[in-house]
Amino acid sequence: MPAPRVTEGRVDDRRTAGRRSGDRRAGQSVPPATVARLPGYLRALEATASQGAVLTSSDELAARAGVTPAQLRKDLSFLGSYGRRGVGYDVGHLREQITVVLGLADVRRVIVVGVGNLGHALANYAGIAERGFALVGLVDADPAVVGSTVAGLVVEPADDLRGVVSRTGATIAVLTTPAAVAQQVCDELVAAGVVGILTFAPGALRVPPHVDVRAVDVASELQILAFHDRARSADGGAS
Amino acid sequence: MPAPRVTEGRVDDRRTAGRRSGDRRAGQSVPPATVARLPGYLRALEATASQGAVLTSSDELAARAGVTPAQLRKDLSFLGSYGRRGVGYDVGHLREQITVVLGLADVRRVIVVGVGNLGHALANYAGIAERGFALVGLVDADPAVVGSTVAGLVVEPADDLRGVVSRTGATIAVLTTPAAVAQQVCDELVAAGVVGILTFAPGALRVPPHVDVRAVDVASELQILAFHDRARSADGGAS
DNA sequence: TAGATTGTTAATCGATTAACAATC
DNA sequence: TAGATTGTTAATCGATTAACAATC
Repeated sequence: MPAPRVTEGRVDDRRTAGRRSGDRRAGQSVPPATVARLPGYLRALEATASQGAVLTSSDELAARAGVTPAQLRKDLSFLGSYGRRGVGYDVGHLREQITVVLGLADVRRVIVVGVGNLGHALANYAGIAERGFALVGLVDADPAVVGSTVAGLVVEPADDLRGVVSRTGATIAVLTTPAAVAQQVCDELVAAGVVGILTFAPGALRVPPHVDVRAVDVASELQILAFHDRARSADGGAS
Repeated sequence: MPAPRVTEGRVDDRRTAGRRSGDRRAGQSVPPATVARLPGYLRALEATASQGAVLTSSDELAARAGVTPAQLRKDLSFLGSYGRRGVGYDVGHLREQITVVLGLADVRRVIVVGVGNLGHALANYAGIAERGFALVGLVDADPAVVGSTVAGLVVEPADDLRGVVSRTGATIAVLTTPAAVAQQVCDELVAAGVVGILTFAPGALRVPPHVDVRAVDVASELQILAFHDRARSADGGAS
């Protein structure tokens, strides 16, 4: 393993000092569009590493991640200078840096609220545990589901949502309840201290500014695909 | 029902003529960011309609959709002039317009490839049928799953993916296979004539320019939430 | 040294916001 | 008419792209 020129943890860039805590500058200065692409870069790095490569280039990594090399370099430049001109990037080192920036150095505790078909599938989704998240609780309102074991956890009643959050220390919640109750459940999650919510319920959620919401809406995605399908078929097979 | 001032189908705006087919201008001129918000507006309109309202305003609609009134009006302006100054928007009329623009006036045929936990949940997802999509096929590579009935359809073998696409006339596919085979399945879908793919498999898919891909990556979403969680906890409870 | 590849700069592009004239 | 609300304009902001100097 080649010694990286830059010692780990060394303060080598004015934007992203090596301090793990107390440093909010990275959080403030990495553009949202860049943050959203970092998980893809991390995945690409893992694929590269699994093939035994120690060095990689912006060309290779960008191809794997499905972006342009220019965009990849620009994105990485917000994190610091972790490559070497004329050489490329150290796979393991860059991987660690992105892991730290994304906040994956510590385990984040996740609960799933709503254990229907989708919640069940997500609770069993291997990607959650594989990527440094700990599934620590399952909650559902249906008495027929409460008490059953899913993904190694006993489903707890929605009544006790607050208790589950505080006992488990969950900071992130996956929301798969019906749309009709999503806002109410969301409010309870926020009151209980959750700061990140991944919702699969259609419709906008209102949250205070310190809470982050990511929404996945399957029906919306299909509708967006329909738009392009229409635009395409509208030319009557021309082209 | 109040007669809308603008007759349906009338060519009343230079950008979006009323022609249903042969008109590619809307597809070319509506910005992607706007297209991505249209499903949310449609949902907001449906909620408004279900409460019996016939008229609405950009203020009300924007609040429901979780955007600013200025953004809503700007977005709608790309579709045409469907409101009335001083009055607001006719709920039913606007709903129809957005439905047409999104290509939901015709039923789009959808297949699900990969009937594991997630594929199973999505096949049973009511939102698909409710929003003008027809689930017309299920495909899986696992012999233990092939032949079983899910959501009223018999799961067909992955060998016959092309046949399923051509027999059903599916133009949109939902992809929930393991990441390792996603690109290969994607290639087959494209070869069979699918033009829209909603993938839940992590990793970038390479497709020709005429094919549209929307990617939902649950692990990435959680990692993005972790970034903000970190940025928040990094200030040591300050603020 | 010569070749390679990063990190950064500047230009372009697209999206958002705010304000207001048009007009119902 | 007076009040209300749209549709549009212009300004701002953020993201992407391309090119290249820095430097390994």
